[in-house]
Amino acid sequence: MSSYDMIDAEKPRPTKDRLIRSAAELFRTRGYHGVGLNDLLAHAKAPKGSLYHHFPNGKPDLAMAAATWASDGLLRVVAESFAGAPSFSEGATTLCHKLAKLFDMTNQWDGCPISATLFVGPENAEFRKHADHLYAGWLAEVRDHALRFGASEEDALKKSEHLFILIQGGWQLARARSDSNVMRDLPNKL
Amino acid sequence: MSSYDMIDAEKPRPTKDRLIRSAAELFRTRGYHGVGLNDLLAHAKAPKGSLYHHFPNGKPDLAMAAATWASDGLLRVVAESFAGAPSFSEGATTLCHKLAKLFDMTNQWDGCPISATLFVGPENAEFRKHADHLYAGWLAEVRDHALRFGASEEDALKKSEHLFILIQGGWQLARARSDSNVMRDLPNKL
Amino acid sequence: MSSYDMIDAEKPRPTKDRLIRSAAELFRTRGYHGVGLNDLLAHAKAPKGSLYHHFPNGKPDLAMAAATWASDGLLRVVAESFAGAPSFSEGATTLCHKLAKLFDMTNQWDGCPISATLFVGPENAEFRKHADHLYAGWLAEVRDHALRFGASEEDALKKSEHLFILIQGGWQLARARSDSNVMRDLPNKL
Amino acid sequence: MSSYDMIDAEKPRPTKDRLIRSAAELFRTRGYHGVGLNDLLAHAKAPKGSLYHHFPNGKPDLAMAAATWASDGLLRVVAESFAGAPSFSEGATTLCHKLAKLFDMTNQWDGCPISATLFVGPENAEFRKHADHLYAGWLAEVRDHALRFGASEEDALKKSEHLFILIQGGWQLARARSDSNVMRDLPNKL
DNA sequence: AATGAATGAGTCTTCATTCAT
DNA sequence: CATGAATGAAGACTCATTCAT
Repeated sequence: MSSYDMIDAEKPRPTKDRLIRSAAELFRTRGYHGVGLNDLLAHAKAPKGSLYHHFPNGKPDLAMAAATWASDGLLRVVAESFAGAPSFSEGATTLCHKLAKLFDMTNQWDGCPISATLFVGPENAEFRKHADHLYAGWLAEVRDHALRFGASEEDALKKSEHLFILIQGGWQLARARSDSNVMRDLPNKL
Repeated sequence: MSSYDMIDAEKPRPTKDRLIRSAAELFRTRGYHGVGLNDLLAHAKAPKGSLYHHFPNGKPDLAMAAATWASDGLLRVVAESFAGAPSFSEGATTLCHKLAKLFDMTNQWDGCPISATLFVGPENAEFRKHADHLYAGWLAEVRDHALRFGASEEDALKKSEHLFILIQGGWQLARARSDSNVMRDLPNKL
Repeated sequence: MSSYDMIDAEKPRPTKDRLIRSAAELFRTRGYHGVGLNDLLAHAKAPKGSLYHHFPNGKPDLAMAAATWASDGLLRVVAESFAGAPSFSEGATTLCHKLAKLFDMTNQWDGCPISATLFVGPENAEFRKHADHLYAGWLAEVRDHALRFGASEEDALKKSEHLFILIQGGWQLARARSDSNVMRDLPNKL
Repeated sequence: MSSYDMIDAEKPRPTKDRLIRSAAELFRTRGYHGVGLNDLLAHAKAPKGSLYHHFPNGKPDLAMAAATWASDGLLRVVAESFAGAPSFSEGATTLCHKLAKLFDMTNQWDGCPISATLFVGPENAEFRKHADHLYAGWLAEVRDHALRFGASEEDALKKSEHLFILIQGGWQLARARSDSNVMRDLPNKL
């Protein structure tokens, strides 16, 4: 990658970005099929025709990009949580607390941005594959932190899966109850 | 007339029932907004006008009924799992295995019938309330089994929530991987 | 007509009557096509199936009956207005004032019950014929009063038509302005 | 480019215009609720999606536009009638004759395009306001001609209202009788 | 690179009517 | 006589997408 590319890559392409952010937010809230392109375009303040300029394959393309973007954000949260942590379990605790805050900042009802966007979409095999890929990225990130704290390869894997399951399940219960404390209580179950 | 017939004869409205079953199945697979009424009616082999005869408020009404029906089914699975179990943890294990089978019998991709139906629907407050109510029913059922096995009130509550979270999160990971063994492995995490 | 029939005819058949009254009122307000049978039945507090019991030909039948009923009411207003009048023009004045009151009692927006019911209905020839017939009845009634006050046959006819036109046109202007005084001012134009 | 072209070129949107014309014609004949959008679209030879492109608020929007368009046409007829007239009453006579012709050219059954479109529509306050506005425009146009012929302000107003009432009432009687001569006889009543 | 007009298959819902009881 | 369950055609409207510019 040349430095030109880097500069270019840093250059904000606001329309495309706004499209992705809006998509991520709306899909997370109402699901893939629950969001019309009109709503989306209006929310992103993007002109009608521009969607197909940036995403030639339309809505599915945008959904993939939105899920990826949301996943990147989550990976960053994971990284930050474990960054200064003295142990895996304290990193995990920080992560759950950060997610609790996130839960409160959104509508206390939004779903996991990946599953809401990709699980109920057109029963496209690509959607499933991509969701699996993104989840795998999350699991790998967490596993790496466990390894870093001295866990065995097998144990690290288990720990990452366990945390994944608790967070996904906890989020679901938090939604049903509109109560972010469910998230804060998760570390006790590890 | 046998007592079985009597029970069955109470309300044999097959059209309404077919509607509910089809709705539960399709919503679980593709989400509330992912299912068109045309698909639904065709799947249930019900004539177009029937829906609004049985569910005057249309799709939302039907979704509520479908979620309730699905929830009832799940409660039955819970009851069966704990029925002959010698301990809470063995009942929980049986439940996870039964759910793994269920996962394989469906598309290995379907979501939780309650959240898929009610969480991404029209951001109706009633939907949220009903989802909460159904989940509370599940939690209460499991808590009662824990109490039956001698757990304290507080402990029983915790156990039911823990199991709920594991099952919901595990199901999510199972979907992503199309692998029901995730469900079978859950009891180890209790 | 036997006395038995008379007794029988006086016996209130409430469902059918309520149906007719509701139809007259709703059609007058929203027009033939603007009123659904569901609204109608609900307004008349009549059970679903009873419409076709009393009016085998359904909505058109009911519309005809409603227009006739409304017309009968108007004829009665005409008769009352001219009953004690010392001259044709004073009778006409009373009539206009009575209609102004009627206008205020309804929504200040309702149309002529006959035209609202029959003019925009299905382009049924019968509807047109019936409307013509009802209007002819009104004109004849007014003409008779003119004759009674000594007008020539030709003059009486003209007077009735003139009054008809003023009332119909005045009503229209009154609707546009939501102002019943338009009606009260009509006699000055005779 | 001639000035004519310029005027025409300002907004040559033929689809939108066809939609408006068809709407005006069909609403006039069968009333707002009597016209389905399918009929309308077919009559205008416009594709289904076009309507909501040109009239984002759908049928009510289109009805407003159609009533305005029809009203503009009627104002033109008024202007033409009074244009070369030597007196108000001769202008009025010409107008009545022109309307009689119009009556014969349409179905001898059509209603006033404004009231048929706006009076029985959804009991929207906007509809009422717009109808009032359009009628006020007609009355003002006629009043101006009366003023031009030397009538006092008050007299001109009265004359315009009187003519309005006769035309509206006369049209109604003409419809009932399918006889345009009612219109031709109106000037005698001024 | 970017856009808004245009499109027809699709959405959910209501309609007037029939029918068995 | 009276009724409410049942029905499919039609209702208004939105959808994701294409296209010419």
